Amino acid sequence: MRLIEQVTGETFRFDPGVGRITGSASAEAAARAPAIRSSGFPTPLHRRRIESLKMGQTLFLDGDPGDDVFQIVSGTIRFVSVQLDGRRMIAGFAVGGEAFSISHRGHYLYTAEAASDCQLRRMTRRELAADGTRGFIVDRLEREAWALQGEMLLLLHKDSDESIGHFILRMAERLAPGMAEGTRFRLDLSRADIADYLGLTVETVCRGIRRLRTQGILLTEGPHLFAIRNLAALRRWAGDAESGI
Amino acid sequence: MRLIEQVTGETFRFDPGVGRITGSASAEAAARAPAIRSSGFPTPLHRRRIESLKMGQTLFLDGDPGDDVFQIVSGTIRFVSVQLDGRRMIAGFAVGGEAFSISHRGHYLYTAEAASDCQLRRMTRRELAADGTRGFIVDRLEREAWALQGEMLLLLHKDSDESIGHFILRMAERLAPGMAEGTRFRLDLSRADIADYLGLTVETVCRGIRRLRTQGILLTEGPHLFAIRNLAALRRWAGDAESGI
DNA sequence: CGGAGTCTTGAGCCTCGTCAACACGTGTGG
DNA sequence: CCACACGTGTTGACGAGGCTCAAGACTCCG
Repeated sequence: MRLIEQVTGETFRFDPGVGRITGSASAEAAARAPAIRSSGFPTPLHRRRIESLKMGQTLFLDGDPGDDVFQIVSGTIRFVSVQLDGRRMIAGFAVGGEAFSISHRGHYLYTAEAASDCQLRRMTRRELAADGTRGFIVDRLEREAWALQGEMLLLLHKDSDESIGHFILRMAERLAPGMAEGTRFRLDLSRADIADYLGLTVETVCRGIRRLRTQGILLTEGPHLFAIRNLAALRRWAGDAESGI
Repeated sequence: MRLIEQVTGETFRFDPGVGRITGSASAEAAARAPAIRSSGFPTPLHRRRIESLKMGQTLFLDGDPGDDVFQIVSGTIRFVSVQLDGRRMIAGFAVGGEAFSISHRGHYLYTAEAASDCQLRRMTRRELAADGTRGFIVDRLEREAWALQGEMLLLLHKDSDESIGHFILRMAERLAPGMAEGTRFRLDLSRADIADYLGLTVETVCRGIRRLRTQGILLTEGPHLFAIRNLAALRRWAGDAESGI
């Protein structure tokens, strides 16, 4: 099932000197347009219990009782944990179309915050089990822990360039299903969010992205708009197999 | 339930110059003794289907079909994955008394190898579900993915000293339940195994352990015998909260 | 247009990886 | 019994990668 309408196949000018996209204003406007085709949702739950969060707001806290399931209509959620010394760790993200719960035995394991303005559909476990059309959500929930674990394991063993390349690649796949060379996507995360996920500093993330640009692998327009210019090179850069799990 | 008999409460001489244990040969022999009180197992499955693995042997391979559950009688199992470029990543370990399956949707997610000579009890999911006395195993399996994920997240955000301290602390807790200051334990892992788990090199692991010794936090006798000399300092060193999950 | 926050870039330092040498324990063969 | 080889562990010297600190540019607001 393809939930997300993505802006693809455009042509845009490229300045080889800096590797920045210099597309028209209208193209950018299109890329910022709402990402969800609401007609794509198949069930009577459609339009029920949509919750909105402003950027930075908290959905639930680490340790809170609860095991509800959320599906993202638009925006990006981050899963956060804070160390004793105050360092912030991000365990993962969820983007449009994806579902999450990150709960175990009736408690949420991480704090969920809106990394950008968000719309969510909330379901109880009971509702989810009763709705036979939502098997794909059940699937995703069953593997969410292993998916997050597998990503963490990779990041722990990659250097900064590999981590950043891997991250861009994975987010492109998730934000633009059917992603191909030239696909444009908007990543609504701050450099700090990316850094706290990859276990790096914002400065290192910036430099890594710049290196991807100067290598001709990535195009950027502003901090949040990306286009992959050389997919094969990006995969090599990331030192990656095709996505697992 | 306490499955493991542990050698505790001994006194041994300590050479402050190097921080090495200089205990008697008999004490060491006791620490090497079999760790399992077989009378501790409560069910008729006792003594059934015990499998033995020599150090280095493989229990199952990453991607193999299967979802059997294993409980470790003695020894240590490591969960391994290999990168495209050949780097070895270790996702976790299981030690005496613990249970694991690391399977999802009928396939094992990592290769399981004996990090030391091992004895295992194998159960099918069906047997496990039918045996009401084994609820503690079901509990553990449900959280195994989250447990591994949580550890990976911590390690990703810790520097080498913190990672090594954290690792020693966690393994002490697991190998010596009720671990207290002075508890002695045997860690049957090579420095390479530790390094591939923490995302470090063997040299860095060696230096980290030495630093724990020279700080008066840890005692060592040979590469595999440890005793915690200052628990509070170790916790501070590791930058850790009490163990979660 | 101005201000706050975010992003980017540079300079310098420190941690950790690399390479190399040596120590130690164990098993094997003479 | 010793000599030797081999694998593992330990330590040192050195360099590269990533963090810190600092300054400036850009974005997004009002």
